[in-house]
Amino acid sequence: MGYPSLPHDHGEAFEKEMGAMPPLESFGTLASIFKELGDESRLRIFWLLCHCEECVINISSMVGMTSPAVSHHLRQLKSGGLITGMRRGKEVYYKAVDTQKARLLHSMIEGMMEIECPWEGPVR
Amino acid sequence: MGYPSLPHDHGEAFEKEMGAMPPLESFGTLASIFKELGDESRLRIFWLLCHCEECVINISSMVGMTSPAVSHHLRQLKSGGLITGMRRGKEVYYKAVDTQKARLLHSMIEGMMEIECPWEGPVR
DNA sequence: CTTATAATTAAACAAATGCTTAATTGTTGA
DNA sequence: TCAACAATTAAGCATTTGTTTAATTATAAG
Repeated sequence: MGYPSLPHDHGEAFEKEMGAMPPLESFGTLASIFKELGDESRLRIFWLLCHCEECVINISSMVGMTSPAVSHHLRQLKSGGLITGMRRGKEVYYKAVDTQKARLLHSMIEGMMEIECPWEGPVR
Repeated sequence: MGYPSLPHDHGEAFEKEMGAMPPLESFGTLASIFKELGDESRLRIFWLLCHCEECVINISSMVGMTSPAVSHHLRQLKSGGLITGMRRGKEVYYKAVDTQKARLLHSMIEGMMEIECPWEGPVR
């Protein structure tokens, strides 16, 4: 009771089946987090910055992109709260932040790599 | 040796810092997985189908979208290997598949909800 | 102050994405 | 076989997105 009835009743109570649905807002928040990593270039950059701290030019070199393009992605990752940048001299060094969110995403990436990407890792 | 040298040498050896980078292909694979969940509507639908099995009309009703729109997302989630659909009579019932990949994504969603979405859950 | 290098910002554009409406296919029951 | 309902597909469109090139800002060194 209190629940909107569905067009079709297949016998199962809505709330019993799945509990309450999180609010729309939560899905929006989460989707935008996944969207951050839903781009190959940005995912590589984030992965990179989980493993080292580097300046824009070196990042550009590592991922084979122009620095404006990299800068663009860095800004998104930064505003998404996944990385930070600090200027030292002429260069700005970026690295992943150390938060629950960033750690969870990183471990998620590594875990999914193991499951979905048949790659043996660096030569031993 | 054997490594492309970076434009700037900041003293740290490339390989020591971060190990070998997974191949580009792996990042592409992973990015497309994250892209699946990088849309609010699709994320809701996937979450829903992790918690119950439903026909298209009911899904449409639950997420407040037209059935063509839902069908569109269902096809993507299906081709992404996250859900399956089976026809029973006039209806096609969809639910999340039971694979490592889908389970990891689901637990990731729930974990991230806890961290990032200040919501107390269903009334007890 | 001037020059060189690093990084960001802006403008422009092609490509991809998600939704709408309309048409089509599939299934059931009269 | 026909009518009703469920689902998918197709076409069209507006929006978003990622990249490029060019211009601008920031810092260090001569």
